[in-house]
Amino acid sequence: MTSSRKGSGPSRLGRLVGSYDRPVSLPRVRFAPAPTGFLHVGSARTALFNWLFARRSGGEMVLRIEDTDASLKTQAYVDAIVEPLRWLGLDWDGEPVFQSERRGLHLAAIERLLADGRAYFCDLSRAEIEQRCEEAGLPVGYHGFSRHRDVADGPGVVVRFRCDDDGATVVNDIVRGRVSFGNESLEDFVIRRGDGSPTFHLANAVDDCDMGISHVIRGEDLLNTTPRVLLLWEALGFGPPPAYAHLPLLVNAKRQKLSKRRDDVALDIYRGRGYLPEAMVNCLALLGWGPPDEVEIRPLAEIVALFDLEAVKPAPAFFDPVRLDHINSTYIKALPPEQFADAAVPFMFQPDAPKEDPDATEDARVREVAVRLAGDLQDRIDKLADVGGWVDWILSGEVRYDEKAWHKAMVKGRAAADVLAMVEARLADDDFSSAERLESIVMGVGDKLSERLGERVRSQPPVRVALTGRSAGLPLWEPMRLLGKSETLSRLHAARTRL
RNA sequence: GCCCCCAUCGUCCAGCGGCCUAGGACGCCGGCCUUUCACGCCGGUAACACGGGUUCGAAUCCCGUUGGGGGUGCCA
Repeated sequence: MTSSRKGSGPSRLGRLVGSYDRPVSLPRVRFAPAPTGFLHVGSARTALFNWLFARRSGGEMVLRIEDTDASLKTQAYVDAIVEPLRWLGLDWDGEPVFQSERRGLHLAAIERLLADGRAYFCDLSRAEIEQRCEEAGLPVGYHGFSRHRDVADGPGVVVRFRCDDDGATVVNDIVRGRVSFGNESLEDFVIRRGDGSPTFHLANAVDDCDMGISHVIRGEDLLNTTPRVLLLWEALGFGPPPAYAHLPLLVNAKRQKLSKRRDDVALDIYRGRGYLPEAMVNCLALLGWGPPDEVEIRPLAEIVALFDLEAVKPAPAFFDPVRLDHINSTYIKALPPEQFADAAVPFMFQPDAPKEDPDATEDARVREVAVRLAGDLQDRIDKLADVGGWVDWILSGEVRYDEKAWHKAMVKGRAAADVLAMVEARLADDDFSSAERLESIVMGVGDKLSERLGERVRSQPPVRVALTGRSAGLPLWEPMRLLGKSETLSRLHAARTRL
């Protein structure tokens, strides 16, 4: 790995020196998202790999917001990045850096390229470029039309970088090896927009140099643009460029890049469904990388210790929700009851709509249910949003019968009326202080009736349907205590009258 | 169109020339446990895209084909 650059002095920017003086011996990486209103799972994975690499190597990770496009600049957009990163537990060194605030540096670099003849002005619109292509019989593209037109600077005039027409630009990629681009396929790209703002390629080169970035770890979709940055880097005399590592794309089941339109890409969606951040991180770490010992679900600290950028696989990785469920369920099972309750309570009022600010008494009741049923619930759910479906009958104060379940247990089932009557009578004498005793009372009724009728009578199904409305669910006994004696008896009675 | 990347079970990852009759995990199927549903445990299913080389020997190296994906903006 071409890791430690031998930069001479803290900055190779010369008169563009910024504020990031530091020795370059330890790696320094950056996570550089564009603020788009939410954090994409792919971006989260990129952030994670940068973070893992930095933590593993003892280096630093900085957060740089790529907001050269003025429309991307709002506090809400920044929060939409920072907040999910915090949720995941990914921290960064120093304060976030805003590219928009470093404009002076970028413009100075543009001036220098202009002065050195490495860049020039162009006033051609998209339509004019297309027209010239057509007239010259050239394929669509720019083809350096304004190189010798001596366009003067002015409103709406852009600055383009003059690319070499021959030779090749090579990216030595840590995960892909040597990737070569023929320069003839590179066009003179825009480095300053018509409104005077620098574009991201330019800002990228300048900021990576100025901030002392040693490794650029990002998505494969940016591999094609790397030659541009490398060319700028060289033209600006920045010395040896950072090492690059282009991570495999995250794709959907149809093997397409995850997209906002088709797929659930916002990290917040997963948080809202009750995926634990630790599970999310663990899952993300396994996309494109795997630990050498094949133990996949493990604490972050171990992942940090084992992480190796050079072991990242180049093939695209399917972000599989089923796998996420499995990992999440494993993390949920491992939670101590109290912690499980903390995490689950917000999801118990309404599935898919965690309640922000529950009323205090209701909250205490819900929390008690969560704590006392923790183990049984943890075994049954993949994500916290699923919890409501198991306990709603305890919390809602009413039963909604599933007619199929009713029919099976009450109509087709043997001696349902007798079961309900006997259970109700025997329960009336109990104080509901022991779940085990409740179990033996209910089961005892079944045994008794089996003996009396000379055939197997199951007492649990009618009781379960009477209490929960459904044919399957949690073990009944602790929930019965939670439901309380009077509610239990009244539901049994209600079912009996409905027969 | 042009440029670039990728290619081991359905999926994620192991394999970096002989230890591979290809390993693990998820999923799926079957069994055990269980007077519900689950959890857990045991077992099974299933892959080196194709064709040429190189080599004593290739899933592993090279070339080609096919297939998939990405890029091709005054977005990043």
